[in-house]
Amino acid sequence: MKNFIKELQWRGMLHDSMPTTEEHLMERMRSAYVGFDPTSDSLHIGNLVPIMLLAHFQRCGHRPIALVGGATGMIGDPSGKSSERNLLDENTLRYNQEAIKGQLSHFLDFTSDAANAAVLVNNYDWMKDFSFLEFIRDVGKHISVNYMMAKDSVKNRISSESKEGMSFTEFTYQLVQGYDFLHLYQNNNASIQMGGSDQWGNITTGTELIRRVGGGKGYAITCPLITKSDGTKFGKSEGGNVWLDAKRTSPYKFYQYWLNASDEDAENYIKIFTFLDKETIDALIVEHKEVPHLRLLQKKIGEEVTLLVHGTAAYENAIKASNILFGKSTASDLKSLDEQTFLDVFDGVPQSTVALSEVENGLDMIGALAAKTNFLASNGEARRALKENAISVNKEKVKEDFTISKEDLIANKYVLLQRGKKTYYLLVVA
RNA sequence: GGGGAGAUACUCAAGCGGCCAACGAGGACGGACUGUAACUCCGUUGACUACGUCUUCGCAGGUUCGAAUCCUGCUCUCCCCA
Repeated sequence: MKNFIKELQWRGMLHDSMPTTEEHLMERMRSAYVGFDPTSDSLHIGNLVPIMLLAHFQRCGHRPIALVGGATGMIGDPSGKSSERNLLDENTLRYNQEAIKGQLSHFLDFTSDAANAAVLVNNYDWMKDFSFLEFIRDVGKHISVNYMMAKDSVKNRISSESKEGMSFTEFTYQLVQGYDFLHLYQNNNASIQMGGSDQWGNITTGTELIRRVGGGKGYAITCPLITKSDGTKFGKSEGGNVWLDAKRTSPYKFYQYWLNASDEDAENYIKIFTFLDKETIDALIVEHKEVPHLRLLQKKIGEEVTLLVHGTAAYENAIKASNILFGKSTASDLKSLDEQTFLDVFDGVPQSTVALSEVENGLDMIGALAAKTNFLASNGEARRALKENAISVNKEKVKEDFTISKEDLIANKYVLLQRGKKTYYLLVVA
């Protein structure tokens, strides 16, 4: 049995654990669970840390349980600043659950006959028929309000500095989540709950419940919340969340997110988000420090994570796209692409359609940038950008007097407009 | 309920009768540099049929040759005292 706690420690993924957790794990195969919020049909990279917790757990020979919070997701955890969440109808919930399971299966083995095959459960299944009276009688009486009020998540919301109050529903949250632990302890043999360090309070309510109801012992392991060296929130890009679903965040953008990590962050990320062993990682870090401009760490993280989440083909396309967008590509490189690859590369780039006749007559730059499209907000801005030498057509800088003609079409129907280095816009000619 | 202060562009914040499309800072965007980075430097940041014209300074009126600036009313915000 591989030492799970030690594994988390060197990876910087251990924030806190209850005493004797390590001994408990070394004894024999154990089951641990992590909760996921099913309010969307895709996980995002913020969920990646708990996923990796489970994945390492399984690789250490234990059995991971992924808990879909169908019931808890309806309530909203007060420890986040999020307000109350909307109720999901059951169809959506089931659909999301399957989608999440699909994504988790890239990391966890759900299908093998091994004793430690991963399991997916949904707390909606055992909460939906639990009546309010039964719940307050069988669960609520074991936990005192004093105990619940002492949690930071609650204290913060009740304190006078807090602008918002806290509804009874949200107050109940920790008890519902705590009951999950009790339920899994009794029915799925789960003795450990893992989660982000912000979950510590909720997890201990669960262990407390286990102790008081049947004298059992539950364990808790939390991981640190991922931070970024520049202080911005991990997992957000300009476009919002970075999702695991290729339809929401293209594999190219996904790869780019990792590639753009700072050196400092990359050293942490590679330990957290890849399965590479310590020797490999240490060697990479040393190598990276010698030639930082090559960004070996960022590339390796991007490779590992993208392969895991999106597969080989998507990874290779992401590399190809990156080279075209950031390498020294020229108009002829662009024109050599077949249409499908071109579209993959520029997937998600905003676009609009212009008539073929416009191009045949020669489309002036003001028209292409603003008047006929909405790439830039106004003609004035277009003029300004041109004056600033910021505009490229098919990767080549152009001046205000440039006109787009038929020769500039890629695959006979696209023109690539670009402002600065990173802002692209696709003109589709039809 | 009484008294006071204020509302200016993405944000903060000057301006207090013509020299105001409105100082300055931050942010954002662009250029040079670079590692698709950080730092630094430079530029842009209301619109347009663009050396000119038009629309902006909480909202609606008014005074004036002329108002972001003065007056009246309204809406909202903050502070102090009950």
